Amino acid sequence: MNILNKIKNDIAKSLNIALNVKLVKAQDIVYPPNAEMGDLSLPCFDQQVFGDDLSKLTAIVNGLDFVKGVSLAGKFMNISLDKEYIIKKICSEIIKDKKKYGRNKSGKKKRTMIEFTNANTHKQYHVGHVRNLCFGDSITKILNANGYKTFPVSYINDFGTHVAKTLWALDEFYKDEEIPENKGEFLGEVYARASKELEENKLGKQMVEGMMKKIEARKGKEYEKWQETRQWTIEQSEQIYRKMNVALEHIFYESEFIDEGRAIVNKLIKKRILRESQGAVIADLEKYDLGVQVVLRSDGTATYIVADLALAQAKFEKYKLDTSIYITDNRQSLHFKQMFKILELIGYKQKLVHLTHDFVKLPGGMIASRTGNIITFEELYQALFEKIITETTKRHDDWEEERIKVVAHILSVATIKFEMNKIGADQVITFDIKKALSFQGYTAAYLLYTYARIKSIFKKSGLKDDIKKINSKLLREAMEYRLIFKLAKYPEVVARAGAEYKPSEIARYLFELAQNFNDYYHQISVLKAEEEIKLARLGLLLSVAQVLENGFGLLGIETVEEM
RNA sequence: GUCCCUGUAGUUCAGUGGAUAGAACAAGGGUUUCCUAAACCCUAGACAGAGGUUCGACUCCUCUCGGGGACACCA
Repeated sequence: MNILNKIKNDIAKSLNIALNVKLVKAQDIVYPPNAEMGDLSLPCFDQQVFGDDLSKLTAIVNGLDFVKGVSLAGKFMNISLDKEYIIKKICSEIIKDKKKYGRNKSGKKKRTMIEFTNANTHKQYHVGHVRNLCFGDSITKILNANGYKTFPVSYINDFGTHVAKTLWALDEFYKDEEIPENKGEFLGEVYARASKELEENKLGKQMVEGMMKKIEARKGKEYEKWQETRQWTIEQSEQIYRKMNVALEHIFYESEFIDEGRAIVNKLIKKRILRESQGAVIADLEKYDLGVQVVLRSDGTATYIVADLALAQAKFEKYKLDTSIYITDNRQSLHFKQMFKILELIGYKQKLVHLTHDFVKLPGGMIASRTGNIITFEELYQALFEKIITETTKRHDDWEEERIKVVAHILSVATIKFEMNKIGADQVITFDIKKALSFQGYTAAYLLYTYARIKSIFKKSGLKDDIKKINSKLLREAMEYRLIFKLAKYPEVVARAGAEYKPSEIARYLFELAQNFNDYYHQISVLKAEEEIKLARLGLLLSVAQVLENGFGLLGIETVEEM
């Protein structure tokens, strides 16, 4: 049970009883701007509810056993809690719950599928895709921490025109070339070249069209080449997921759903949900202010919504979902509104959510394969990895190469994930690799460094980190209380991050917690304190480390003991 | 033209309708006989504009201006 929540509920409840109303809500209770004012604050401006004389109310709150003092500042009722009580409660809860601290059950095990990292085959996997991957992975973990049964999946478009374009260019320009080791990466380059070459090439476009038809017919050498090259990118994405430590429940492919999709389209035409128009088949959603969605082009080929409908149906049936979440960049907002409307018209009742995030830009402008303004996942990872090797070697010249590499890998992945999730989803990320390589300030390195510091103190203390009990009376420093109060807020941060789908809340909280700790670290000595106090402080450190670790988990970040 | 997102220090970002708008980076100055200086401390600096709702607005509403995106055969 979340202690701060319980306290807020108790305060609200006691006031409601006294006022004989039900108007005071736990959510109304806020945190004062600075610590001298108290721990909690209730604004009492509403005369209808609180009346003019607040002194009776302060007396009531003051009577609660976890309250130490209540004061009025204008119409704000500022409440100071019994510090010893809070310290005892919070630390013992963290030490008892460990990895479970901060989790809640509000999701009621609802079956929730999160679809993300929908990169196409045959294309480059660049930092834009990386944002989607990191965001989706974190959303999955956050929802899981809020009690949802989560199914992270990916849906790959392996069957569009981009494939034919790539195969065309492969044949046209790379016929005699040896294929490099990283075939997936190579294929991405081929696709980039194809888009560029095809801009002005009419004959080429015709050839591509012809190839697409053959692939769709699923026979001939084009189809075989499709199978072969498709596998190249699939292997590459698997490698990326492994490196990034992202686990998916399942990967769906468009080619598996296109036939069923066409069958659904035929049914929907009969049901008049779809209709023919100007030679194409469309969903006319004008009366819902959602415009028109082309479903089958006038040449009979399917747009991507066709397979999407079949996929939605398969998801609902096979996984018995309560909620289906799609994560893409924000350009697709309209498309998903249209698709959700069609699914609703068909009669599906599942909750459908489209989460969007904005783009990743580079300092030189938009990411575009055509202009070569692009950073691929591999380039990003390698740049980080090498820089961290250098930095780590500088600090630990006695470490074995292998040990340095392990740390560099964890830090590289952590940096990527943190950079992608520390900014709100509806902000454009201008990804500056120089800044990402600086490791100062609001960075994953700062957070992991804080964690490593705590671990280092433990190591030097000679104690194992299995402290069972903390003598809370010995934690009397103001900074200690501040740290613990910050720890107490963690569960509500998890809840908010889940309700609002905001990994950035977690990132920010962790940074603030780390700042609080580093401040404490510089002012208060742990190991030099007298024995009893030392033990209590080690217990506090253990709690801080645990919350950091739990929060890292929600961002998909692993820890290092030393760095 | 319609719709969606967005505008906060030099830069990149925070800010469930609450009190004195917070950080980080960059800039300048300081802290290592002291648990890892990938750290800490100090200095300077901002709500695009105008109305409205409210006891109270960076936050909600309207308009103007600026940036990004989507709107029938690209996904």
